[in-house]
Amino acid sequence: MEKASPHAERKMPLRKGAWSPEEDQKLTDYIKRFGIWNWSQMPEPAGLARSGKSCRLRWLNYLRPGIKRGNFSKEEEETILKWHQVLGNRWSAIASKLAGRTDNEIKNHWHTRLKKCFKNNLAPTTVSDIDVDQNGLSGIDPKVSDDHLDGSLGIPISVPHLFMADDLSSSSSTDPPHPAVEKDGNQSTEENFGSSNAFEELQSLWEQPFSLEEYLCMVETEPGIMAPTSAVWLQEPIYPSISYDGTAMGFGI
DNA sequence: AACAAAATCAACCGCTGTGCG
DNA sequence: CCGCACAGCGGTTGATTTTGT
Repeated sequence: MEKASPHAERKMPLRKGAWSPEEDQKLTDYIKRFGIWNWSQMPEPAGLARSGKSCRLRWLNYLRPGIKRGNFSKEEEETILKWHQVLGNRWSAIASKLAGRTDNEIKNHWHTRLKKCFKNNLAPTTVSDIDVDQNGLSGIDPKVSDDHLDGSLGIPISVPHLFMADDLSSSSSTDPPHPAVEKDGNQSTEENFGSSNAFEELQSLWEQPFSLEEYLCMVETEPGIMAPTSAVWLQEPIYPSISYDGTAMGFGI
């Protein structure tokens, strides 16, 4: 429940629905000029009759530099599938593995794919021709697999690939750099874990390809190993912190 | 060509986590 | 410690577009 703030009191009723090009321009211009300082207070000086939430969503999902539009590539779909096996419906975490893709976009893509799967009673491989092992997920903890899944989506995960640093920049070289990468090119794979020891331990365990089932079993029986779904593991910047002059966003102004 | 159904996607809603006074 | 304000996330909705009949 969004709490009412003093700043939320407006003379104009808040606009809802689709954004007009003019609104997009206003928001973009404002952020370019002043940066992001407070979503709930920005709309008014920006000349927008929108809630801060709406502005934030619009910026993060569509106006932010580096957003990639259009169809998902096979590689992107593979990445989503793999990470979804590990992270479940943590769309923002999955999005952080795909340069230029937003959590909303990935979420939508996933759900539309699932609809097809349910309808046809097929694995999602019919949508994109990913080679999927049909044996993988039976008996998996529904908390970790997706509760929407029918269990047909068994993917043998070659985990070392999952944690390759280039997962952050797996898109084609012509794509604009992902903000997170652009801001912190040194962001290492290890930063995905609470400690480098944990990372090394996992990496050594994951040198061999294995199934998600095996992974889940391992996490359950090895208390020393941090499950990737833990809060600390997920602590990585998805979006850059944006300076007041917008330079961190690559505006170059 | 017209209509219906299905698919897609942008946006909203409500909740949780976090920081700060 | 508590309450408030805000950011962020995931689920859901609804409008639009595409596809099928």
